[in-house]
Parts: sequence; structure tokens; C-alpha cells
Amino acid sequence: MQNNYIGSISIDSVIFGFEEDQLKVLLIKRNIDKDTDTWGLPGGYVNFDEDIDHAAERVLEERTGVKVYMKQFGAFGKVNRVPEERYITIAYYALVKPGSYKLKRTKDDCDVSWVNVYNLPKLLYDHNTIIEFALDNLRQRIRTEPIGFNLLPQRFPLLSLQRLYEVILNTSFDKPNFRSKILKMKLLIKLEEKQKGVAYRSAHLFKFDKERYEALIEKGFSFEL
Amino acid sequence: MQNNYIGSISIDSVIFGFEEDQLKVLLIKRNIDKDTDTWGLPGGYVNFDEDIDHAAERVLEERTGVKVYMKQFGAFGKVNRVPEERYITIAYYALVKPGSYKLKRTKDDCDVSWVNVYNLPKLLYDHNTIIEFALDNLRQRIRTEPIGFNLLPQRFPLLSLQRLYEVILNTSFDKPNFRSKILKMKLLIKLEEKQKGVAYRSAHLFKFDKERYEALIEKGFSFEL
DNA sequence: TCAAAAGTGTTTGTTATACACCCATGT
DNA sequence: ACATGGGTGTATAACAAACACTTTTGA
Repeated sequence: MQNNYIGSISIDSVIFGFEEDQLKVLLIKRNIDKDTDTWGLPGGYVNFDEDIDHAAERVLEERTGVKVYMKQFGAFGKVNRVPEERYITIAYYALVKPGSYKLKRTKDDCDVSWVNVYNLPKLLYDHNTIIEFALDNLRQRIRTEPIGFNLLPQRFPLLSLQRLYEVILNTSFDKPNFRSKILKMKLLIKLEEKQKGVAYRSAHLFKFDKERYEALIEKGFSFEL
Repeated sequence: MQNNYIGSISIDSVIFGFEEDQLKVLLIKRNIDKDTDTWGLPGGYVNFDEDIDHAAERVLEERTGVKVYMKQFGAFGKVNRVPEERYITIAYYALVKPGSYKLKRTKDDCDVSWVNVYNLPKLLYDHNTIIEFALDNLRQRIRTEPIGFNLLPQRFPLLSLQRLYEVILNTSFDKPNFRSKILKMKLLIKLEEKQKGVAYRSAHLFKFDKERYEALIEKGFSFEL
């Protein structure tokens, strides 16, 4: 097979998911390391006739079956980050709902899995560092942009949203205060529908009102949690 | 001369300076474009045995004489961003005091100059876009980290600091409120020294207390303007 | 009836915002 | 005297933080 890739450059993606009240990242284990047990980020290379953003999405889908818009947050280029060869990697991250993807296994990979971001093993190369940077970037951004909703199902109870913020920002919020603060923004639509199958009073479900958000932005509103 | 550079990769730097109450960027005009009038960002290439951060600093110094720590904020890699050839560029920015550098002219460059960031001509390639991104990043960061002081002389009057924030964030602040807010943080040391040669009441000079800031950070303080 | 979470309301202290005002200095 | 910026104080409104309390539901 012919190599049509730009040399010395790679792409790595940090895919965040929220599952069981935990923040997780999508990792793969490659066959290449048959003897070892090393997990790493899904990654790949850039074609000469391909924008890097496109390469990032293509590579992720090829390796994991996940197709999603990603945000590029930096390049990592220490001389010895990959011992065998000089590689500069461009890193992306995205927020997804783990439930809505069926993970795919390509022949190159022996495994694909969601792993708690606060309990990671030692990963390939500098991938632990890359995840740290992604998390920093996410923490900044989630406080000023309503991107957290990408990690939740379309319809969700308010407490799930609170748990999400608590896990990502590593704090805890007062329930009534969190509630009133987020509702005052008028960004959520309260649905008739309620939770089902819970062993306690079922909560109303809400959904994020994207049009409303964009309209408010026009008027100078800024999301701030 | 032998080419020891990694192919298809370049570095570009956005150097911000604050001069005459204006936010400026450092641009160069290359001899290569003798017939045209096109300014661009100072940039260059990465050696195989060199970290990208190091390459960024080296390249900047070679081209402009400015030596400073820079922050990497992203990679730009659209297929046709450089028409002739495929180049992915890794972009950095830094904040400096224009007065403290003597701009150098290398034989490759016909000019080096500070230009108001809000009044830029059409630059080489996608350099206008790169500056936009740098400015976005700077705006985010300057509100939560005391990096603005890097743009001012060691000793400065409070109003200069206010003007700096106003220009970068493109707003205006109430003088008494800005004053009390920044002083309440206890990050500035009030000096005996005063302004000289001004046609009005001379202001006290202040300097940023870096040790104090680091001590406060330890205790959980966070800068927020 | 109890545990667990839903959901509402109130109180208190802190900040943000908007001003009004006086001071000092060079022209 | 006046223009320009230096510098202080205050009143009001908005908001954050803490928490007490009632409701609903399944086990």
C-alpha cells in the first residue's frame, strides 16, 4: 500500500464521554504491541491533499467508529516523545455521548474502550500529557460555553448536568443554587416527560435550547457557570 | 547549505506589544516578495533534533532579535493555506514590551515593524486568521492570568494597566472600580516613585509582585478581571 | 415508613455598577 | 483658569452561598 501521508506528522484525538457519573476517554490498544499492555489515544496520519481537521475526523472514525466534530487544541513536538522516530502530533478533543456509538474494532487494533480519565494507566508516548492538556482546555471552555450538553443525552434531568460539571471541574455545587443559576439563563426547555425506572421521585427532563442560546449570544449574553 | 528541517512543517509567531495605548503585532516583510508589499508573521522551520518550543524561540530571535518565552496555541493546516506547497504551521504567541527590544534586520528580511493589530493589512497566506486566533486566546487568558504585566514596563501607573485591558478586551472600565478591584487583589506594589514629565498630576507607579502572586495561588487564589 | 432525590424559598454577606466629588500639575 | 488625569468615597442593585424545608416515589 502506497504511503500518501505527510511525514513526521501525526494526529491524536482525546474523546471524552460521560458515563455512570464518570468522565471517560476513548482509548485503543494496538496489535503492534502484542507483548505489551499499553493503551493509547486513537491517532493516525494526514494525507497530502487533506485539511488537518478532516484528517482528524477520518482517522478517528477509521479506528473507533466514532464520527464527531473535534476541536484542535495544540501540537506536541518534543524530540523524543516517540522514541523510535521524530513525530510531531496535532491533538484534538471532542465531547460525545458514549451510549450513541457502537465501538468498532479494526484489524489494527486489538481493543477499543472507555476509561475513567481520573484513573488512567501509563499510556503510549506522551499521551497522558496530551490528555492533561485536553482536560485543562475542556475545563476552561466548559465554564464559558454550553458545550457540556454534548456529553449528555438529548433529554436529561438537571442533576445529571450538575454531576457532569462537578466531575469535570472537580468541585461540588449546592443543588438549589446550581438549579436556579442554570434555569435563570433560559437555555433549557423543560419537557413534560419525566425520568422512568428510578427508585425515587422522578425528575423532569430538560433539553438544551440551541436556537435560544444563539439568539441570546447575538444580544451579548455570555454563558458563565 | 544542507536542509536539516522537518518537511511540510513551519512555525509562526504572533508577538504582541503595547505601545502608545495600542496593541501591536510584530511583522516582517521578506525580500522574496520584492515586487509585492506583503507583510507576514515571523516564522521558520523545525530541526529534526529540536523541540518545537525551542524552534519557535530560535526562529523568532533569528528573524527579529526578540528573545522571549512563547505559548503555543494551535496548528493551522488547511490544504491550500500556502498555495505553492503543503505546509502545516504551528503557531505561538508572546507578550513583550516593545521598548526593550532593538529590532534586527536579517538579510532575508527587508523590514521588521510593529503594526496595530486592529488595523492590519492583508497578510501573507492565512496569517490574518492566525492572528485572530492568537488574539482570542490572549483575551481568554488575560482575564484569568496576570499576563498583562508582560506588556508593560516594570513600573507603570494604574491607568496604563487599565488602558491595556481596555484595548485588548475591547471594552471600557470605570476608573474607580477598576482601581479598587485590582488593588484589592494585593498583587501590586505601590512605589514611592512617580510619573515624570506629564502635563497633569503625576501618578504613583506600581509594580507587579510575582512572588506574592505565586504565594496566593498556593492558597487557592485565582486572578479574575 | 424510610431512603433518596426532586424541587422551592429565604436569609445573609459580598460584589458589581454607577456616579459624585476633590486633588495636583503644566500650559 | 482649565484641561487632564489621579485618586477616594458611597448608594444601590445584583448575585453567590448556605441552608431549611416540603414533595414524590419505589422498595
